[in-house]
Amino acid sequence: MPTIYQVAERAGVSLSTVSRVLNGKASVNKVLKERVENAVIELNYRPNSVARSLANSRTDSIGVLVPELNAPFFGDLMQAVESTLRAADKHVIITVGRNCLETEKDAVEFLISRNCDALIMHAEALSDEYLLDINQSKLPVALVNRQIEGLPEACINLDNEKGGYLATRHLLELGHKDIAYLSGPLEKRDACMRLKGHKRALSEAGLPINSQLIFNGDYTEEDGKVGLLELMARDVPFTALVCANDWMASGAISCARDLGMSLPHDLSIVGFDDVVFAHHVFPRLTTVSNPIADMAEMSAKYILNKVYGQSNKVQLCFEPTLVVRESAVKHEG
Amino acid sequence: MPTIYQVAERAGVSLSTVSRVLNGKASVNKVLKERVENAVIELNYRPNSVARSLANSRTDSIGVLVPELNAPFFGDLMQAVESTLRAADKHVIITVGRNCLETEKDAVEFLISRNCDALIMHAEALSDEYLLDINQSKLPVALVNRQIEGLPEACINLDNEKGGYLATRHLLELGHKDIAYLSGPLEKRDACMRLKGHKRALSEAGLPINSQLIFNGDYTEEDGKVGLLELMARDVPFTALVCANDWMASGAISCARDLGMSLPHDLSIVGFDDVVFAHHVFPRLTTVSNPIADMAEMSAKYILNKVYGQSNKVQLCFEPTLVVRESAVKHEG
DNA sequence: CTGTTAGCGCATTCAT
DNA sequence: ATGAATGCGCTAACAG
Repeated sequence: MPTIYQVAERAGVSLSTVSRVLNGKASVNKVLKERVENAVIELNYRPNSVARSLANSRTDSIGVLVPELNAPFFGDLMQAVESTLRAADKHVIITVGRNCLETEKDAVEFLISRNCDALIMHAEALSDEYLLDINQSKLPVALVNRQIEGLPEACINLDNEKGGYLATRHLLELGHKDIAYLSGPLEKRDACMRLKGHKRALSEAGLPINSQLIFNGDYTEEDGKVGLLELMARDVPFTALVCANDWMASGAISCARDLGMSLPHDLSIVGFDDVVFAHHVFPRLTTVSNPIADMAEMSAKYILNKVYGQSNKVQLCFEPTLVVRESAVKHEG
Repeated sequence: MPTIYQVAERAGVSLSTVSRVLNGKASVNKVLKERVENAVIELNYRPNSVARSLANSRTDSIGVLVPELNAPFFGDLMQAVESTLRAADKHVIITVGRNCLETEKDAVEFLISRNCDALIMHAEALSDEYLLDINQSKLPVALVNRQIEGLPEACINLDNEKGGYLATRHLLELGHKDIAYLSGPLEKRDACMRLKGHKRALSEAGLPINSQLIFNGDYTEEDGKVGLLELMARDVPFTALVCANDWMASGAISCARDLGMSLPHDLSIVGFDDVVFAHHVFPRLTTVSNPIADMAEMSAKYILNKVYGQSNKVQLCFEPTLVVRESAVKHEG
């Protein structure tokens, strides 16, 4: 591995000159510049990124925290972040939070100890306070799917309320009047807003909100099953079901089928997020798109602005749209 | 950010002593050791990993190359690698190859420029030669799902032949005699071996191998559809279909349904890999499990041995097993 | 525009 | 067992 010294020697200049042409900041005599460039090629010189980091206290690496690596939703997120950042020659250190406070904290400490220049997080368990602390400790933070008071410019969010509204309105337009709802955990803002949108759609249609038709689950496939069972046990009839995410919708669908129902005719179902497998389930899932890839890309651009002096336009709030497939049909009756 | 100097000063010792207690290699006087430890706590000292890397030319980071980030299969791989490595306090830099030679090369160069201590790759397009070069250039490499002559100890593989065999034998046991096969690209070893296993099962059962019943696809969902259509156009009847992976199976399933077939009765289908969505498709997919997470974990352990002096047991070849669900049923006739 | 010099924070000789 | 000195490879003042 040749060092910058060898390049300098071969080019007959000082190492500062080499550094200058390498970084292209200061201007350098054309002739010398060419000599340096040749030397670089001849020696196949590669700057040592570690030494560079030590000298300018920037690692060109961004820490990423996601709840899981093997979920389509977060896969889309990582994909977008990675490609955006790598295009800017930054790299991504990915850690997993497992939806657990301790693990998330651990992961963040880990990223900090790696001297990341910034953090992009989909944090589930960490407190607002903790996240604020990090940010104020000079380590810029971008938050996806999270809203924090003290950090307005760094929070990239979906308009979840609108998404919930769209899902339910679609069913209303199909003629359904008795619409059940499988909610996510209400301590999470997104789950809360989605439910709120659902209720607004109901209200606008002049329909009452029956708490017997709402089940509070945990965004899991399992809770999709449990929730559907529970709702049916309550004996309040419904012809359609909105699920707060596609996992719950998938659980509800297989549960319904196990119960001998014929989908979509016996029950119309709408999901939320439009994850990859949404079109693998049968009937193909009508759902609300979540532009997570766009949001993730935006979080990366925000960091590129904030830390590396780029000036991309940033957009903080994203709009969901309805994706109509086959799991929700007209109410016959 | 306190440095090792401040710790030394506060503890009233030299920085070498601090370094010693931090790294625990050399022995240190008990009293001094305690003073140092206190100073570390009081100052909340965190060693600077960049400086450490520069001094001992190890970054404690492992580069990972996968074709995509948003696919369940590679999600499982990354998940296993990340957790194994992080438990050893190493970190993972993930890059994407997109199944494209140029991108893969680019990604690897990137990882090299980041001074990774080792590379774990699921490389699709890179040549054996190139991979060997890297390994011999002192940068240890572990290869998942790939077999290279010159690198026998670093290749973690599935017994794909056995997997193909299991899939077809299952159908034979269900009474099928006319079994079609949707293959992956035969220039890839795994696709080749899976097909080989299929043929062996056929031969063992005394059945002929009819090339009209084999379609060469590209592992994509789209090719699952195209393949099924093509096979049916050939007008050689078959009652069962083995697909070289779950994506093709999924494509074939929706295609079959679009054709008005009733599954699984009109056609039994077996997949391969058992990716997450395998139980989301309908009928739930009978498939061959691919213990990719175990393999990935093993690749990480291999690296931990090779680079960081651990001594985990390593296993190079993994066995697939049949996962029976509902997409393949008894042949009636 | 160019070269000299001094760190960046730590590990590691080498003496003691 | 401990401390002083040196270097890892590079960037960034600082002079000239």
